[in-house]
Parts: sequence; C-alpha cells; structure tokens
Amino acid sequence: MKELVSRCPIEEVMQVLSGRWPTLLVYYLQDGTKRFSDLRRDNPTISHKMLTLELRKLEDAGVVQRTQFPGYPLRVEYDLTEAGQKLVPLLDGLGEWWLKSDEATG
Amino acid sequence: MKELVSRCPIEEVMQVLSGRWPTLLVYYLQDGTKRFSDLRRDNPTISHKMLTLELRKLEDAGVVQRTQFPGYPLRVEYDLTEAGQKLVPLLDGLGEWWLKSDEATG
DNA sequence: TCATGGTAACAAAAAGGTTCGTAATTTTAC
DNA sequence: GTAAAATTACGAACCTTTTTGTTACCATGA
Repeated sequence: MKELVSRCPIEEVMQVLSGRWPTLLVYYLQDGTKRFSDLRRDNPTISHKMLTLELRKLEDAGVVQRTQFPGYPLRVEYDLTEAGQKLVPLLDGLGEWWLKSDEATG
Repeated sequence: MKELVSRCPIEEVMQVLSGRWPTLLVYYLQDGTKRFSDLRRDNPTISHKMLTLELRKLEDAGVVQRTQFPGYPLRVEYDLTEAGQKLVPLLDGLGEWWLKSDEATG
C-alpha cells in the first residue's frame, strides 16, 4: 500500500476504493449476503488471490463484514456493514455524475 | 488502460478517479486556475510524467480544461470544467463518509 | 543559459495471475 | 469396507504484466 501524501480524507477513501474491484464488490454485496464463490461467479475475471486481498481490504476499512462458520467444507459469508451500505448511494452519485458529464461532453 | 468488466457507470468513473492523483488534482484545482508548475508544487511527490499523464486522463474524461497560450516559455493553464466542479461535492461526500465510518469503527 | 511544459526510452517497483498445497467431512468408486 | 476424490476458502511461492519513476532531450525567447 502506498503512503499518503496529503492529510486529506479523500485520499484515504480512494486508497480503499481505487481499482477495478472494490466498487464492484460493494455493488454486488448490495443484494445481500454472499459467499466467496458467489462473488467469484459475479466477477468471473477476478482471481481468488485478488478476491481475498480486496475483501480483506474492505473488511479492514469497515465496509465489509466477514463471518466464518465452523465445520468443513469451510463456509464464509460476506455482507456490507452499516458503513458499507451508506457508501452505496455515494457511489451511485458518482455513477450518475459520470453519465451526465458524459452526455454533456459527448 | 484496463478493460471494463461490467457495464456499470461506476466502474467507468473509477477508471478515471482511481489512483492517488486524480482526486488530489481535482482538489487543488478547486482553488481556481493552476499552471503545470503550480500543480507540481501542490503535489511535490508526483513525477512530471505522472502529472502530464493524469492531467491528460482528466482532460479526456471532461473533468479538466487545458488552455495553452502562444509564446515561449510555454504557458499552459488548467481549470476544472463544469463537470469537474460538480464532482467536487461528491468527493467531499466520500471524505465525510470516511471520517464518520472511521470514528464508528475506531 | 534558464525557464516552461512536454515527449521518448529505459529502469524500477507494484499489482496481478497461476499453480500448488491445506483443512475435515462427505461423496463416489472399486 | 476401504481408498480416492470433491468440497470451500484461503495462503505461499513464483512469474508476468502494468504502472510509475528517472533521465535525457526538445522548443524558443529573454
């Protein structure tokens, strides 16, 4: 992880949300509880390494909740935390902004 | 630039805003017109190559306006476009979300 | 000869992918 | 009835690709 160059909270958020996967994962987790294999099906091109890495990052950031159940085969469930759910409309806002600015500039 | 894996506008925005620099540049351009060297002073650790690359990306995305004046030494000015200015409160929203979720999780 | 804003070529660093291995229980095969 | 294989989520090692940094260079007018 790169070091921060400002004391700006926006830079900190972007450290978590930057990249192809974090917002997609949040997006798919909107639908409710998902297991690791569900998320891989949702994102067929993500490698399991990236998926674990990104899920850990989101967990550390308090966006995603990980619940592991005892027994085998392993069963692990992922959900958005409350904070994660509050993030969704903000991301939607960005999406709308993009669509509008796109139709404005062509 | 990586290919998109979904048809989601959020993924498209993130392709533009991902990384350390785009939001910082937008942030500094809030203050008004800046020249290339101003932005380097604002972000002392960015290399000039990255600065040109990121500015081009933001220009292509319709966030930043580049104005080149005739004569030497070259004089080039950068401003936020209208769309760029509308982006600012959205980024602020993310920053506030981060601060709140951070104090909630510790 | 310095200043400004930029490009091109190469080097270093970071991100990402692939493969293999692991756990404990259930399923299937012989 | 015993052995082999599948299951699920993940870590470690290794290798490739992408991103970023470094250096050198260009233009020209004061």
